[in-house]
Amino acid sequence: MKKKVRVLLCEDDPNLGILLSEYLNAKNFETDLATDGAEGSKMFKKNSYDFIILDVMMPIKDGFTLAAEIRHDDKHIPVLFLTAKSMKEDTLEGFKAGADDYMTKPFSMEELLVRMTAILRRSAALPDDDEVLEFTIGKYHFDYNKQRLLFNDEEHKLTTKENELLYLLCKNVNGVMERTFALKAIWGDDNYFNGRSMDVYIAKLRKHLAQDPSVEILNIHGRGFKLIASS
Amino acid sequence: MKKKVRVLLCEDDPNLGILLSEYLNAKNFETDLATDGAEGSKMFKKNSYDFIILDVMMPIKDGFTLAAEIRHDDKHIPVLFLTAKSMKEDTLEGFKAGADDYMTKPFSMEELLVRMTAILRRSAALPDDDEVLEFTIGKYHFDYNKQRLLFNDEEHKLTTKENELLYLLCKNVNGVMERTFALKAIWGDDNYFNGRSMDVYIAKLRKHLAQDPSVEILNIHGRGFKLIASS
DNA sequence: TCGTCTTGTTAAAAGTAGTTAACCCCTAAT
DNA sequence: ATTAGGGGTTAACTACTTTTAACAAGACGA
Repeated sequence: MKKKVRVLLCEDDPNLGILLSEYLNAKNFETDLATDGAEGSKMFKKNSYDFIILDVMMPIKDGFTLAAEIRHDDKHIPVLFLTAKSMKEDTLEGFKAGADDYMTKPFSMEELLVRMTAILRRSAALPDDDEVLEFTIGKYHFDYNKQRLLFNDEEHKLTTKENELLYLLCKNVNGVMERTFALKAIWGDDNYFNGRSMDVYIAKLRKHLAQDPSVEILNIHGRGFKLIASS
Repeated sequence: MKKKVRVLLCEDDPNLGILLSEYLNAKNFETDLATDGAEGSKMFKKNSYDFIILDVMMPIKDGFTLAAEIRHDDKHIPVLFLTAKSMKEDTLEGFKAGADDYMTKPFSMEELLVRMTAILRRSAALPDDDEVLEFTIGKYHFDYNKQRLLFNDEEHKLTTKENELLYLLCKNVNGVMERTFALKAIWGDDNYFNGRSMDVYIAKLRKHLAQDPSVEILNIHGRGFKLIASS
């Protein structure tokens, strides 16, 4: 059995605190609950954790201050904030203190879990994060990490959306990239407008790739697109 | 009796897991249920499956990790993810693992079934993505992947439906392409309207192929069509 | 041969994609 | 605070693909 992920949860509302810690424990975490910032600080110093969840507003010591303190001791430990309302200044300030994510109350516990696993997955993948994601597309060279397309010495910078769409196309070279799949993966939701937006990006990519006529993006009517290229 | 499709379902919520597996079994699948990623991994190694359904969030081993593992062993097996809602941000990252589709909870079981049969139908009747599929039809040259027909230097672009229909005809050159088979493979359902639609496409293909009189598409009354051609 | 069912053919209607430009929103510079 | 620019979305119009309809023609069995 894999080692459990140890979580420090600082939440002054006891109902929410207990609910959350029990939920997380059921999901195979090992959760310590602190009910104010000072207690959280003490527990952080005494024990070792893999993940920190902080309520922003807590008696005695607020979440941001505590986060800064924790960051001082550990540069990498994932910190996630719980905020009562979506105050812009709050979140900004929080991210400066070094948060990895934040959630606005009320939220579903399931969503919390999603974000936590996402953050943990990222931090676990961090050591070998310079994973090479480069593709040869006919005479082009596409570097996903650097977000650019090279044709001989000519560099095309890609926008985020272009980059991700081209990435999905490359992953399915000479096969079909499904519309609904790409929409959900990149836009998060498959609806009419996002679909139109994607069509606009397909047009942009076709322009970017126009210099090598052997490279084509074909439409598969009603299903998606197919990148034709020799690699 | 047709052989059942074997499904590996990894879902940590026991209610949903049992519900789904019972539903799928009632729909003529043969479903194994794993309640966490590690168990799923074990079962995948021990048995052989035709379809994988993975919950993204599972204790011990998450769906993405398991999918990557599975892809490593089997490049083609269809993988479908189940995800909790509102995880727009870093889905893409997870899909480096390579999924065929994914569904957001909550979803209807009918919808799941529709998607599964769609994926299975495609992988059964239509060719694999990276396979090179080129045919000689009399004096024509047909490239399925590029969706086009060449007559000397003249290029006819084919639409998706024309392309797939011609592909099925070519696969059965000088033999009968059954109506019902083609309809199920390309349209997904064999009914009156799809049948009429297919007849329209047969007419279009006949026009496309008219330049070489030795090439013909014959109707086999009540059964289907036969492509006559020297290859 | 007649009636019915299937197929051939064309055109209209419905649905999907291509393209360009305007628009909105956020950020960064002034 | 104002403005300029970039990235992304929406809108508007065009073009293409697919489906449906309508009618003609062919095939088959009673």
